[in-house]
Amino acid sequence: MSPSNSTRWCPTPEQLMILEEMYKGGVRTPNSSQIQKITAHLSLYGRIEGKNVFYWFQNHKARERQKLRRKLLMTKQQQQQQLHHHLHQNHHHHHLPTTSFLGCCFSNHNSSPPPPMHHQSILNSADYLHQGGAEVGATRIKNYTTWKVDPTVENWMLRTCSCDDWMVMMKMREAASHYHHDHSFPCCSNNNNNKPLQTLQLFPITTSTAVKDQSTATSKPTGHHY
Amino acid sequence: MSPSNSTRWCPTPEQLMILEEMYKGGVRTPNSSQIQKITAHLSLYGRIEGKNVFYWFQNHKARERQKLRRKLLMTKQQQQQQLHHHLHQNHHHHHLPTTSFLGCCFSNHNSSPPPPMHHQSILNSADYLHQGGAEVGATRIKNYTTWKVDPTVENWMLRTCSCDDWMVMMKMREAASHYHHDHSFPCCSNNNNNKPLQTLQLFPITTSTAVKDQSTATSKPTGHHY
DNA sequence: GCAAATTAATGATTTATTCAAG
DNA sequence: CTTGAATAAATCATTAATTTGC
Repeated sequence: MSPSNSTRWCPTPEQLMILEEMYKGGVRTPNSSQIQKITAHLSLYGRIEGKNVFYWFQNHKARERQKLRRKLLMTKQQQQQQLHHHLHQNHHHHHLPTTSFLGCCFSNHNSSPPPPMHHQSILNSADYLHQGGAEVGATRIKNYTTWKVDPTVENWMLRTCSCDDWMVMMKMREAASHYHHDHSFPCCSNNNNNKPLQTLQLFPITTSTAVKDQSTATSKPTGHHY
Repeated sequence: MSPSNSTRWCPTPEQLMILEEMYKGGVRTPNSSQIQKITAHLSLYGRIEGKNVFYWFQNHKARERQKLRRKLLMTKQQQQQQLHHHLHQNHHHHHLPTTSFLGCCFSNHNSSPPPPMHHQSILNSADYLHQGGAEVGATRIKNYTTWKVDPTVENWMLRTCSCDDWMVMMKMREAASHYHHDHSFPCCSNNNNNKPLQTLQLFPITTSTAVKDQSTATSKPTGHHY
């Protein structure tokens, strides 16, 4: 599978190494600026996009936390087992290895040891992994440019939105899939100002989104079953 | 509260009405193209951005689901209570209002009745609410009110701006504010020419990262119900 | 009537869970 | 099995409703 054909990012070893170093160094939830820089840097080693970086940290953080929890749980069970065994066999009570178990849990974080915490709080709080303190406050997104309104869209919406809901939606779905290249709304043809409509792409457009009947066809093969 | 001072979007009644109509009509997870159009339309009635639309559907969907679950739970409890009462009082067996309970649950969806399902599956599956947009929204970088691209950013953009790059996510937080103070990635500093800022390219078409044609991804339902 | 105080809604983020590609 | 990608759930934070005391 050539990387260019690949549907998803395949981190190169260099990229991975750098990312892991960053993680070890404390990076957890890079902001956009950081993501930009990271992406730029990593792209020296192979194709990569901002979202890959974003996802990587998201996933890595979550999975480290998960591993940690499992380890803690296991250790707890071991402790209980030991305790059980201890009581059953009438062995002498010996000190349970609370420190070593901590050490084991944080073996991945050798370069940035966590702040001292009680075991309990570590178990219940994933927070020590979270370095968001620095960006806690005052991170507000505002004042973006306004989008120019495509009059054709306006007409379309005006027309369809006043109708009966269900009908509207059928139309909308139908429309959405075609709208891009489409001319399915003759009412839209009165758009004759040639001002280039500059709509920024906020959301990714997959060329094949094939917005089929959305009630029946989830765009993901399986949808989620709860 | 002047909207311009407001830190968060305050939907106007018109905007809200339209959004709710769409929801009633079946829109759940609009894709990027849909969001763009919705946003464009709604911006006729007040300031609004794509992310607002995205968030609105996200939240609304979740909270409707929540309400639904609560109602179902309540009804279940009622049923059990009734059953209990019934058994205790030796009343005649009467038909439990399974249909009315369904009707109650979907009273909000009067114009778009859900597809026929068994009660059980409704209870266990939020899926009928889920129409499976596979796309995630993104926000834009702060402070580029004219949408001129900072050269350094531009560099990044040019390299990485494939179709879903904007997935750099709603995470886009205090991007620009810290940007100029950070030099941790010297690879980014090579662009210090004062070339006039260029406008971002809209709707970049790339095939490399295009989501694989969903119609070909025919993996059948996994049957993983939980 | 009218603000201060409290509560309810809801916009925005973060975290957990899930799916499926490789 | 690992992990990129995506969605849903949980949570945080701000705004609107509303209550309350005067």
